[in-house]
Amino acid sequence: MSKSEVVELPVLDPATVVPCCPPITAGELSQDDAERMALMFKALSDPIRLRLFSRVASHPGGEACVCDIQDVGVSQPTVSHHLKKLREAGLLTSERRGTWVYYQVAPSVVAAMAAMLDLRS
Amino acid sequence: MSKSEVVELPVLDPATVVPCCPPITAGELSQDDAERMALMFKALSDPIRLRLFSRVASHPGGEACVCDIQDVGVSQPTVSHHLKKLREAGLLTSERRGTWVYYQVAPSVVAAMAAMLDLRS
DNA sequence: TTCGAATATAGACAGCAATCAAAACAGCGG
DNA sequence: CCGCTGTTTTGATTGCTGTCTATATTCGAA
Repeated sequence: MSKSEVVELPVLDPATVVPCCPPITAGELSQDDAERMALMFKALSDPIRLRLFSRVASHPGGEACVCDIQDVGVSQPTVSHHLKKLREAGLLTSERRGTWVYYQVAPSVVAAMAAMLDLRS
Repeated sequence: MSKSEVVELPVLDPATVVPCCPPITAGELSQDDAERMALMFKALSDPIRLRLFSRVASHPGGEACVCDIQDVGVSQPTVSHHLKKLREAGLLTSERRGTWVYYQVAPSVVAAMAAMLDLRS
């Protein structure tokens, strides 16, 4: 049994996630929209994840190797766990190049989150 | 002992919170900034809270009585608990008028959150 | 003052989430 | 093939969070 194939995860992908939800002020949120939005906000509701995300985002080209960003005060497996959550929420994508894994920001998803918070004041 | 005085909670207030944090892409987040931001995102990371917030925000004048928004599928104490969390995060303010309590959105705080997500793409 | 309606608090409990150590996996160089 | 480095997964543990019931508080009206 070859274990070396790439397994495609059944996970939120940007194309699906982006046209997600109306602005939070545009009317009462449906149950479904509320749950979708909550998943994205939850991804950014942890200080470690915020710092990891900002490190990726502020790297040149909006991408960074795990090895460049993993000193955030927790163990390396914990870093990996948080990066996975950010990936599952559609906020980051990842790509392996040789020994290293690079994470990139998914700009459209972050923009969608910002749109949810848009106030028509 | 008179229990009828208003107790001022030692809690995040908009004026303190707003000039909080730089955009998430502007550079590596400090530990403190990350923790402050995480608190706000955490407040919106629950579907019930999102629905409560959107109900307040989409009411005329950006304010609503608890009695108008509390049918979101959980018990009354749970609604009260969630509204408290939103208040503590600085996203809502509340005001008692007679028997009823009205919640208002704190627009500047929500705007600050949106600014954190701003991508200079 | 007494009652009832509207909210809030307290306490208990179940499920989830963050963390770590240990082990597994993947790619590279010898 | 072997060992080394970088990353992910697994399993266990511990603390936090959402939820409920029961109780308390606040205010207006009778």
